[in-house]
Amino acid sequence: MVRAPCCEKMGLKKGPWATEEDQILTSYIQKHGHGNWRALPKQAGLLRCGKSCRLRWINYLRPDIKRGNFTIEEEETIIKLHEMLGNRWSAIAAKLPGRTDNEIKNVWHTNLKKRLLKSDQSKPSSKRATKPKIKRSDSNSSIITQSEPAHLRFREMDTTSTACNTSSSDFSSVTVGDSKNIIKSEDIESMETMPVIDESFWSEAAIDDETPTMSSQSLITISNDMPLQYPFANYEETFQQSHAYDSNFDDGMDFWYDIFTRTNDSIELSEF
DNA sequence: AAAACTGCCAACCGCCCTTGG
DNA sequence: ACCAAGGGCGGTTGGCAGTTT
Repeated sequence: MVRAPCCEKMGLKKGPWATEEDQILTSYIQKHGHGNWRALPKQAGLLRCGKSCRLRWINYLRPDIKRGNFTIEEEETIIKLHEMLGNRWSAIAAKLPGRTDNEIKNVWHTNLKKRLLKSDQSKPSSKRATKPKIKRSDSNSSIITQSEPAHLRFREMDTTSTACNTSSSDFSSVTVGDSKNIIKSEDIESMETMPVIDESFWSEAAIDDETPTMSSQSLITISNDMPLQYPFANYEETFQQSHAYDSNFDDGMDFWYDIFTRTNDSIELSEF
């Protein structure tokens, strides 16, 4: 099916929004809600396509939009989440209240990416994957392993930062220890939701020149009542952390890696 | 002072996914 | 099961503002 371009209809305005248009859109949505975006501009009396209205509302007019520069904590969260999620801007935005995917994407491309590149160049020995990957093996494997030294990237982070805003109430947590190569499954509702990575992954990952190999395998347990903590203070001291993933990883679980947390001697990964 | 360059960001585009008939 | 419509997402771009030459 080939969809006609959204603004194909003649007479629809494009480009920057005027103040009056903003006012019309805002007051209409406040009164009636957005309902059907395609129908909205007509009902509101705007010469815009619904898609444009939706974007304008979501990225700019929404009352809960946070204005102003990103804080250090927000930037660190973006960097960390991007390392885990890749270019899933909406998923990253979901963890930063008041920030939009578009804004985060812009900040990444114009600021954070360069910063990371700089930081990497200053560490000639560090090799970082250009695109984070997570691979899941066949469902029979029970070993979950982690590699890729995230600490390489966060060595310079301010580890005194306070907690992030993310609510942990509906997360389940994954604890990553570092010894026995066993999954404790008693707390896992369904093992089908667990990402499982087998040994072959590491050899595959090693094919990618830029993907560091694994130095140790990890014990992963899951529980539902662990607190979400942030940031990830000094965890590189004890744990060679990695996460390589690809889009297939989302299947059936929509991603359980959220934020890494260090608690005493373990690392937690939290689901969202 | 002005032209050239660079960076930033709002907005657009096109594809994919979901939903409902 | 199929199709169409709507919504959502990520990539890209155009234009403006700031900086450099």
